[in-house]
Amino acid sequence: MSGSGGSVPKGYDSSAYPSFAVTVDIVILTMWEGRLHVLLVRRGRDPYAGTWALPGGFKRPDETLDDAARRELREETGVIAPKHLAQFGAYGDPGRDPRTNVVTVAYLAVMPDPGGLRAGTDAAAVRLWPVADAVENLPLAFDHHRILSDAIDRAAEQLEQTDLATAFVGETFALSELQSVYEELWQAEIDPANFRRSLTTLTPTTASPDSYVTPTGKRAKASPRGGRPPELFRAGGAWSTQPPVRRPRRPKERPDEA
Amino acid sequence: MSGSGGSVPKGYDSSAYPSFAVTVDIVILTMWEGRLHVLLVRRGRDPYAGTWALPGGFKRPDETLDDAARRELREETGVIAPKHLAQFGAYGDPGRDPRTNVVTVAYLAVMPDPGGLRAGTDAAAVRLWPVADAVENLPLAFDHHRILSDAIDRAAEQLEQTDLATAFVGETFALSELQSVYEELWQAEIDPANFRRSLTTLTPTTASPDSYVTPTGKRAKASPRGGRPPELFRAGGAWSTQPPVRRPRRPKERPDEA
DNA sequence: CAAATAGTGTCTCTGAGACAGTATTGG
DNA sequence: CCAATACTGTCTCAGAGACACTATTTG
Repeated sequence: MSGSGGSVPKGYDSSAYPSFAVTVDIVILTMWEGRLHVLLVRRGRDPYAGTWALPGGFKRPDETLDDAARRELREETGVIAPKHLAQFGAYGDPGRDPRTNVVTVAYLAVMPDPGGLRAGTDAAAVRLWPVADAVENLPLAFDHHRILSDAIDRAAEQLEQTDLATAFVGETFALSELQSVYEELWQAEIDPANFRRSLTTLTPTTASPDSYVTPTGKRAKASPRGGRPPELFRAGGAWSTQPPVRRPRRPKERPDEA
Repeated sequence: MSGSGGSVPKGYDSSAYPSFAVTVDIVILTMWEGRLHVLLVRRGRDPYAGTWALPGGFKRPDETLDDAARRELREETGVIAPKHLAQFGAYGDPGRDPRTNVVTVAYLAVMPDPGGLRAGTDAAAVRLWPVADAVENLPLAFDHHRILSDAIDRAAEQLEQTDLATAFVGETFALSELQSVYEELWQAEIDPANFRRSLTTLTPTTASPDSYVTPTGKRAKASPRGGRPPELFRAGGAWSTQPPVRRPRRPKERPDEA
């Protein structure tokens, strides 16, 4: 405990503490064309200029971490109101940022399929990437690959415990849309009949004055490849007490071929 | 984006970033006399001198957050090897520390009933508090009350998903010890017969080459109030694939009295 | 018409919970 | 003996999964 206290704030006596920059980084997940996507930005300046990265930036002293996440989300991507935004981890390994000591607080954001923003517009500095590609093939700046992986793990967990699934869909939605959220994040197939039942019928254990989904009476248009048009539902209040779908415990058996 | 870059590190061009102190704070949970306890330290200096607080301290630039947590745990409490230590949140509200801008990263640590350390030795600056008391009655420094609450919530969640329960007990343990961990964290009673079955018998879904618990052949001494001496078990390898006990979904019904 | 998707009805069986009853200790 | 704790056996039933079948669209 040596070191003379230099320009430390008043009233603090000994052993100056080291100084860090604090950032927030945001993993924004959404469903696009039935697949899970993550929103990334291309960095315009060093370090890692030209590399894809999670949107984020420096926390300011007069704002909370949550506010910083909301602000950076808006400034860097134009996303105003994600349906879910929650912190899931902090990352502070030495050297994770070549500039200086940076500790980042990572956020998971979820939004429904965005109308304006589109994947594939390569000229833009912001685009959606399929998460499978982003995790397996794409080089990411800093330790953002690890942060992205952690975010996906966390999202998969939270599907079972919260109403997170409903954050991926719009105000009204077909049950098949919701089902694809679970299937993408859990990498598992779900029987549509059983999925429907678990959402539309309340059981003794999931007793609740409210329901998980309520029919709107309207129907979406059928898919271009035919099929019956699906009924549109709205999310109900039962999610807060008891999420309806539990993650399959038994992984799908692959039949042995002789 | 105004502001002249002042004394910023070399190679970084514009808009200096604000500086923070980064700390780690550790919520250490253990079972003591059948009840869940948290280890707190009494602060020796301002701010909050004399107030009970979570152990913790400043992160150094050359160590990871996990290393900082391990170091502070050792320096402040003498705990060398917790059976569980994992980060669960970051807290950075403006003004949470009156000295300066501090962002803290919170850790959950779990250890078996410590031999040396004892609750109730009031003269000491370190003691175990029953979590119920600490959450409801005890004034804590900074925002440590909120951090403690979050830690307990997280621990309760992780019981269902990981092998966290085994971190509360020693190398060998009676099943009733393990059961009390679940009952304390979930605030629910569990039928001992059903609890035993879920740990000692593997089912088709929990298929595993290994078991959850293996008998050691030894027995503990009976309690001072009588009772059959319990068999001692050792934790097996099946926890990593599929934790054995699921949190009750249906809260205990309180029978209506007419 | 066929293909594709939406939606209904029904069977099975795991495993969680309830609970009766036995075993072994201290007092 | 009784109280207390450990342990065994058995019944029931909710609910997850499998799956056959019907309904409504596009092409």
